[in-house]
Amino acid sequence: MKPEKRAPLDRGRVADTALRLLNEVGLEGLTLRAIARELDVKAPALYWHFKDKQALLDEMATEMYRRMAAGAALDPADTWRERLLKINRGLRGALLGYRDGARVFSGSRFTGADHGPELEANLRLLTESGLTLAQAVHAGRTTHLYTLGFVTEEQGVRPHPDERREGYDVAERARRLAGYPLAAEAGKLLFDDYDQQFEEGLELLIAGIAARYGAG
Amino acid sequence: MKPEKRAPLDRGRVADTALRLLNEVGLEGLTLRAIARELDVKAPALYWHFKDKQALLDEMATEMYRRMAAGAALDPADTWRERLLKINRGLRGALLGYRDGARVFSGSRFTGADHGPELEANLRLLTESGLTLAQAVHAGRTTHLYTLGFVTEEQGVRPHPDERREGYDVAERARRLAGYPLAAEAGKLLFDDYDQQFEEGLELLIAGIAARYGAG
DNA sequence: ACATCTCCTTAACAGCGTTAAGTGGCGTCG
DNA sequence: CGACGCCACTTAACGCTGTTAAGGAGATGT
Repeated sequence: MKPEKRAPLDRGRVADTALRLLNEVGLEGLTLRAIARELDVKAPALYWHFKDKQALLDEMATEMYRRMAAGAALDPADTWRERLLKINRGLRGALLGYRDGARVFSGSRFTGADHGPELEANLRLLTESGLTLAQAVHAGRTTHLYTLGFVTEEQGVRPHPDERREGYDVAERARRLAGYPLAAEAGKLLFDDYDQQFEEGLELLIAGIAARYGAG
Repeated sequence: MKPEKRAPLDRGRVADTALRLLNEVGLEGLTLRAIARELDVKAPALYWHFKDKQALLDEMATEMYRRMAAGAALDPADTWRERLLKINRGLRGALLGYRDGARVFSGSRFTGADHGPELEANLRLLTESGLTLAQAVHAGRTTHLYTLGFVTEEQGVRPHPDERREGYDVAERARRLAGYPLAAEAGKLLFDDYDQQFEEGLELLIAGIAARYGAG
């Protein structure tokens, strides 16, 4: 009967476990007690590694970013269009990989400088394509915020594959907007094929960058 | 010594009071007990008017929308560019008018069909400018989600005029990103002049709509 | 007059993030 | 060897949260 002692925790193990649990219970179910239970520990133990829950969420967001960056093949020969597409498709994919991923991500701040290298590489590629640094920042920032807004909305309606938030299906919306024919018709377009709608928005942004900043 | 009886509550009074209180205490301080206290009532009384807190937040978001729509002059002679600019500037202004406005707004769903008329008018104007309905929906949706993403970020860094979130000023960011010159330089551009940055993003989107959908 | 409906109160519940204090095991030092 | 001290955690508790159950006062209807 050995008690089989656990190895001590560290920030990484906690964040990993919390991310796994996030997908099972969602953000509102992600309590410190639940995370601790998963780690075979009591809740206050987490305060040894994180000063409060937000610090843990920050670490989770940072880890989400690290995994996203690790999975992205950054071809230095990309055109700026391809790079912006890859960045934002990758970001959306990463956020969709976690329940409430967008809410966790945009409510948090990175804990380290892990994003430095990729940010630098992206800015370099954009500026070498003929954009000024300010233009590159605007382009990156605008697409980034669009993507965050998009996925936030997407996950609000559909927190995870399967399961829809109650009281917001197309039929009910159509009933409430009867009398507004264009609005009602628009509803059909609004709740299907998120992939293609996301792409369309990205294309709009990229067309705008090309037009306004005169980049090839 | 008259007890000076209160008039009975209704959903509107509750939502109005909650919105006023939101600006004083922020979303995390907006508890049912605090709202009830403001209304000279006990917390469970609110459950007579709303089935749960989310229903109250939904009503608040709807009221935010109503006030925004009421303050917007919708000139039928607008070009589609002007209209999209007005809509999204108005939305941003409305969200910035409340502490955590963007989080409340994008976490909620409208309770009625108040948005019907304006949505219909906007879609009509866009389609009469030569866009297909699908294009109009894409244009409106993309700008809308950009604006929500932008203000969410903006209010995350600066929840209200004054008061910044701790641990994220430009100096600390620059220190962490030393060694990444473009990224460090970009930081200066990232945290100042939100108004102008918002405008720039909007212009990118509008340029993209013009270019991709070939509208005048 | 009694019953009904409306709107609110009191009391309580489980669960939350968080803090304070204590405790067992380990490494180091006298 | 024994004592000290640090690490990583536990136990206990606090004030707070959203929410439910039960009841009660006051107007309204018959």
